[in-house]
Amino acid sequence: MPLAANDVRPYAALDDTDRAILAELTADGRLPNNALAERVGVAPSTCLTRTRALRDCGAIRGFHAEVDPAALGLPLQALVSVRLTAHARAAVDAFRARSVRLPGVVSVFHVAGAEDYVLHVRAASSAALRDWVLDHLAVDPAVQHTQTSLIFEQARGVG
Amino acid sequence: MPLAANDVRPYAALDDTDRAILAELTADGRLPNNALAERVGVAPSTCLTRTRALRDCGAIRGFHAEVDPAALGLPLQALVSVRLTAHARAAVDAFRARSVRLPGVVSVFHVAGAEDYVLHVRAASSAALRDWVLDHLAVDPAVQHTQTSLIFEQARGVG
DNA sequence: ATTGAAATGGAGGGATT
DNA sequence: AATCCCTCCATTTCAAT
Repeated sequence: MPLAANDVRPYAALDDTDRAILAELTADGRLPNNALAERVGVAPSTCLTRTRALRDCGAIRGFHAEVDPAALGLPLQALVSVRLTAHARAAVDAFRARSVRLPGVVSVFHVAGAEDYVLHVRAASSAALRDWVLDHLAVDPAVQHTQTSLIFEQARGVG
Repeated sequence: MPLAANDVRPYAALDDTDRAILAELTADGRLPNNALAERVGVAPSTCLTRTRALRDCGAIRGFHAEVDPAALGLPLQALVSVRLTAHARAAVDAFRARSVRLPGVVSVFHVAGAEDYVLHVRAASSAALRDWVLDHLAVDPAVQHTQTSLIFEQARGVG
């Protein structure tokens, strides 16, 4: 298929103002347009146009609340490394599509190296986590091996 | 030290409405309050009170824009596993405090198992990633060993 | 604790410089 | 792009239940 126009140079035109907007909205996704405009040093209407353009071109994928996992009754978090049995594209893509729909999955990382995937998951208890791995991964014929690392604590970085 | 009052029963009082609010705001952090109220089946003013309470009690930690890493000129992502030389509380806490302030760090996971930390980082290029690891981790006397896994793709789960 | 009504303030659009 | 309109609607407060 031919290249879509949006795919050619989506981010080439980003200037310092755009990057400042992205940084501010990453830190506070509910920052009002007026306050955002003042922080990045442009007029509110300009800021609104910029922000809309950033959403439309895909630079801003969405806005999400950061929720304390414990509030959802899922106080445990873990990183589960997954090695697949086969590494054909179809098998790899299919596993990703399946894993993102599993309950409790926060993020799915397809990685290079000894492991193929790292799943960031939440669970209600250590028993629930064990059952989750057994029921969703161990029974999957595409999965050769898993290793679960409990997360003691997670912190957000600056970048 | 004694238990702080906030730690005793912070989330015991969460009911179905609260959980519905958390789910909706996780999916769309900019959902207007009146639309949110309609979805969860309460009056807008009630919904606002609930949402404010959820922020105040820490169930909602914040709101953030999800930005395409490529838009920031950091198209590469990696998971960097870190093993520390010492595991005394002071050393572990100090490393976490330092690592969250490093440029390009998205998340810091303190994990159980063979590794102590997993850092989710962004970089401009493979050379920049290599330099980042060398400059910030390899020179750190608290760091015994690191292993970097490039992220081919990341997908968000359903929760 | 929840609600509906009333005031405050921001979002969004358009025309002009 | 910025500024000054303008209208509309969401947010927020408050009295009442």
